[in-house]
Amino acid sequence: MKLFNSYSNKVEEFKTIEENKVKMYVCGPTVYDYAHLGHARCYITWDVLYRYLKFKGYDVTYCRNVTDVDDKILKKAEKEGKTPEEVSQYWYRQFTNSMNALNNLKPDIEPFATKTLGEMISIVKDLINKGFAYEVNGDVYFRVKKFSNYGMLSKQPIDKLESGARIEVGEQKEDPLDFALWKKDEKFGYNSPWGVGRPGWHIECSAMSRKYLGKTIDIHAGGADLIFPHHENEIAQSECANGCKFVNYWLHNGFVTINKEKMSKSLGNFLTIDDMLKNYDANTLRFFILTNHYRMPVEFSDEALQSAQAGVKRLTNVKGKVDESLDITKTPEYNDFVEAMDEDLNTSKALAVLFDLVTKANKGVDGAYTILYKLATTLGFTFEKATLSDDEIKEILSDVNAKIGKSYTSMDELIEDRKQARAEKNWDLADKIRIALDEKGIILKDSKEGTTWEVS
RNA sequence: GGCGACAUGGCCAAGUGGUAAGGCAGGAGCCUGCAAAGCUUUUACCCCCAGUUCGAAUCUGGGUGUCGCCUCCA
Repeated sequence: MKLFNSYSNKVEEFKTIEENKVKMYVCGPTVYDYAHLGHARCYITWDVLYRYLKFKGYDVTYCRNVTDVDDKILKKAEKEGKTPEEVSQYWYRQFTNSMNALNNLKPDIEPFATKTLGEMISIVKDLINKGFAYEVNGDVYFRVKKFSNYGMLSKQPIDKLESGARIEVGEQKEDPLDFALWKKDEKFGYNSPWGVGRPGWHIECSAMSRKYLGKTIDIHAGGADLIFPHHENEIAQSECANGCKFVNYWLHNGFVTINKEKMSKSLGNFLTIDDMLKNYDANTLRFFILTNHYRMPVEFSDEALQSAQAGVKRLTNVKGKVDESLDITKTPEYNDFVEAMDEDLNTSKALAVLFDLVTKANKGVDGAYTILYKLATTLGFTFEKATLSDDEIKEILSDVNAKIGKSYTSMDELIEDRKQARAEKNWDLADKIRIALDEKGIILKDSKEGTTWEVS
């Protein structure tokens, strides 16, 4: 399989460090607010990679951190009169709910930054001992110029960076390019060899990645906006502290745009996942995202989502049963699917394979449904139909009864009565029943075998 | 200013040298009492200019346009 490595800017053959094992790290959220469509894209993309690697038979360890120490969390806590823990725990739960609602698999490891402080302090100590970092009045900074590979990931010439670098008020850097590993903070800080303070953002990922996956890992992924400075700084810290390569494959997803602008918190032009899920289901959001290649920008629009919704309907409306005895790996569709996904996750092409199977399954081709089901679920789609509780059905029936002057007590009774009406060519009643149900979100389908109903 | 990416039919989108996958929307037909679903069928020479080549959407150069990173950001 091939993956585009941002470090080399090339599509490369994917080779694992350990035979058949993949250690992958994805930069997780800072938990202080709603997750939006941009986060959805990122985490769906890497969820698909995780699922696909497992589908290929790899033993994958997927680690996605939770940043629970951050200026924004502290600000929110002060504003709301809560502790930082209360704020981060609340938003972590919201985030988890959103991920579950999107049908993203839970990572194998979800470390919290505040629970990994020991590892961070240990790395900072090493960096100071090796001369890559220095302490000034409780702050610790990384000496960027000591790391000759700085800028290799982001392709930023170091002299150009220097002209743009700024020093914030209160910073005491030797060089404008240097970045903070530890910041003095007597109010919300933690004990350290340099006094009470907080870790810098970048050191968190270096520490969690090393603690849970090791010094060198296979994959490190995240949004393209993290390339600089976050991932650049992670490389600097980890490689200088560990004396070995940090990451073999750097993978980055493109943005969700709205009105051709990047969707982001700071621009305020975001749609939250929760709000999106009120109008569209998880399959639709996933389909919307997977129709584009993961590195390309995706423009949000209601039109695009409605198009995706129609596509999902066709994809999941197929009738069939999964035949567990079928070995799908011997089928041409499986090969086409794998070929597409192996080519840097060409999900658009993979979806075309799925639609080919949809047509075949609808025509009753043997095994097509089974292959479709297995490949589609590998991309994280679900085929479960929405169901109604007995109470919901009763409510709908009472509305329908009121509208057409009947007294049905069950769907079976309704369908039986309508069958009778159709036999008598009482099309008026038959149509009234169907229209009344349609208004309640239930679709009746007539066929030679009889009439069935489902939630639209 | 530095670095990087993108430009394909009405919309979305694959495709990196041999005469354009797929989805949505639209048209026609079949099926149906009518529908829904489904099936069949139908619509492109790929931003512009120049070049390389027997041959380019696909390579090279130039242009135009759009976006991203260079500050927190998925």
